[in-house]
Amino acid sequence: MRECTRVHLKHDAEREEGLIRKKVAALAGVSEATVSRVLSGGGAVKEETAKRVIEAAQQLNYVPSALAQRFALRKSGNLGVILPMLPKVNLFSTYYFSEVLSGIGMTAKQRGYDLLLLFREPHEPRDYANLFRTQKIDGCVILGAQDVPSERAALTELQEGGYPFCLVNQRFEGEAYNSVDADQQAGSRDAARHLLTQGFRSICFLNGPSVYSNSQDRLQGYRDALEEAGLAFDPVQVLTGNYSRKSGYLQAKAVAALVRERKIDAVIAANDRMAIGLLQGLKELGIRVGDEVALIGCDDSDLVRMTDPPLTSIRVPFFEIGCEAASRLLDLVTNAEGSGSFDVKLPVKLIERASSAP
Amino acid sequence: MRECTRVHLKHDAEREEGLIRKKVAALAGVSEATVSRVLSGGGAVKEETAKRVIEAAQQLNYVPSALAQRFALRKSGNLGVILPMLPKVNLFSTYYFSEVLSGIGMTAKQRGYDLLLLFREPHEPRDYANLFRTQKIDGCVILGAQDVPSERAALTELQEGGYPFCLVNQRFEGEAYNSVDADQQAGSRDAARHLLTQGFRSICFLNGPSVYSNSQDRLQGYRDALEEAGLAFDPVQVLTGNYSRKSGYLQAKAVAALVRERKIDAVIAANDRMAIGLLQGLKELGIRVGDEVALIGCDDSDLVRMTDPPLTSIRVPFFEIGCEAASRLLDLVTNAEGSGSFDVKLPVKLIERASSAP
DNA sequence: CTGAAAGCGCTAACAA
DNA sequence: TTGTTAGCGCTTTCAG
Repeated sequence: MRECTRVHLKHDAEREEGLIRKKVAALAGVSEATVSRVLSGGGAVKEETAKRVIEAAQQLNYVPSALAQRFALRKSGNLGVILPMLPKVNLFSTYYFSEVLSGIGMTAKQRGYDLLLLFREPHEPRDYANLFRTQKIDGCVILGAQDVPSERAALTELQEGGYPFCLVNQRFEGEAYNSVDADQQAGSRDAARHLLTQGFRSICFLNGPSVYSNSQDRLQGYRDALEEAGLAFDPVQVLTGNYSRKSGYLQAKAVAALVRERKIDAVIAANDRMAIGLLQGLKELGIRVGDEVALIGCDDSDLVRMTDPPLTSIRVPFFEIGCEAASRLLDLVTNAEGSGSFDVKLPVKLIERASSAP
Repeated sequence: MRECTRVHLKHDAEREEGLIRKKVAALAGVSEATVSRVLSGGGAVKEETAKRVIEAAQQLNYVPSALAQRFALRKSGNLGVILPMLPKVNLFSTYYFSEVLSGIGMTAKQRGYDLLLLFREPHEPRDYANLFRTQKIDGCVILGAQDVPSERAALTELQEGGYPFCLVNQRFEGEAYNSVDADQQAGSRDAARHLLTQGFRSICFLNGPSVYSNSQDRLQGYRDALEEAGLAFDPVQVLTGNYSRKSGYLQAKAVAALVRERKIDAVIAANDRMAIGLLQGLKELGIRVGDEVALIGCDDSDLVRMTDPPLTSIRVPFFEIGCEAASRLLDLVTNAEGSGSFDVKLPVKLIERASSAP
């Protein structure tokens, strides 16, 4: 036994787990059950005893295996977050995901849950229910869901299995799924109202794909504002991109033409990335945003402070959305009192900058 | 027993796990052990038998519990990713994290590991080793590590415990930790060389905090290039920010002064965000970037295509860094042949744009 | 090739 | 308040 002990540390650690627990019990002069009671704060234990156990554990550097605990409790202790693989196809902004994810992560952590990140490849089958069956997660929040048949099928399976989940930023017509969202409709309505107040009369709307319900919501808000103002809705004024900067850039020609023909004097884009692409395109075509044409983005991401002119945008509380989604979902998972199905809409706020000045 | 069955689904599912396994065994006419052998691809089983088991499982919609499997195998099956809480203090770019994380996620997935996201609050104690002791993870990659005592202590503990981990984008002087990084030194050296080639003679370097080793590396690359060109290193030409846009913005006054005094004719910033802040600040002070002064950023994030003028920047293969880190780490975790400690440096590439035109 | 049985580390009755 | 004991669902010897 004079060999190097250092190299063996890992190996020892592996088999020690079972033994070290016994040692702790012995050192504290109690049974293993009591060790468990103390360390997981369960049953009633004499304070005196508890102290001895804690000291023994500390001394032997023992921590219970979360894996074994969770197995015994038949709970994974994990909150799953399903999200599309980001890179390359960068339609969603990293800003959006970072914020929502941080909110979820912070909340989960506060409530003692771990975060399991589940990337979904674009054309992979969406087998969400299996994540529950295999006991990898106790609940999940789904980001970037789309209204397509395979998604609906996967969600139906979750719902029928009674597996707790929460949609973020997406709604499915005809289904009452738990969800947390920003009030996108109010957002673009406010944006349009703001433009009308500033004296603009013909507003173009650059929307995203309709598989995302929020695209539809934003369009509706825009139409609401027009209607309020007694203005006719003109389909010619609605363009569509795919939420990428490039898709905004590509619409610049069409927008420029409308501007030159005096058909429009302002544009609302369904997200900042498209707004920025459009801004660049228009600049190249010699059209001055904030002067010849007003422009409003959506998300109020960090990007909008970096453009010239800075973009008016609709601030969406992504971090808070993440917090809310995780919080409600965990209420459900833990069966907290007052928990139940939910459909939260968080308010948005128009942040005015130079791009929409009169 | 005529009550609604729907409500009971979840509850049933909970207690069914143990039973359904038996049913599968019965239906296939084998023992539970054989079910296990088939479904986890372990021992040798007659093809005929295997088929029956698989069919039975399918029919009864049975999937083994990953939780129980992992418990039995004493492996969590999780790859941990430790990263600082992003929002609010947005020093790191979301771009960086998204890319690296995606690379890690994709690789982990391919190799059958799940991703456990571990947010570290700014001033929380860094107890990385406990993540292993509690069997939450089998290995971990650490993003945004800093060279401060508490971090060094936490890493030392990992190393001595024989717990597999990998640093990304950070190196600790005097320690041979596993790490994957970009060749930042070559990057800023190339940037400086490029500027010198273009005819610029006095280059200012806007660096980040030195708790990040890559700040030091970048500075060194810059100095190397100056030395090569027989130019003296002048400390006055080195400014420091904290990698945020704002910190770049705040240096604009100092830079403008240097430009006006003809002390410098070009700037290299240690990341894009600071470069963009600086660009905005200089613009406000009436200094034209790409004309009166050249500017180069670092990261080649999606931001640099959105500025005017577009920024020359150093492209860093973040996604690949994530892949490489996860891959090497998992080799270690699974004891793959040829695995061992590593210190990978991935090449970077200067992408020229208008901001550094002669 | 397959079955029986022990055990992974922890929790939770049930007794004492 | 504590100890004893029986599982949790799966893997893995060891026989057959």
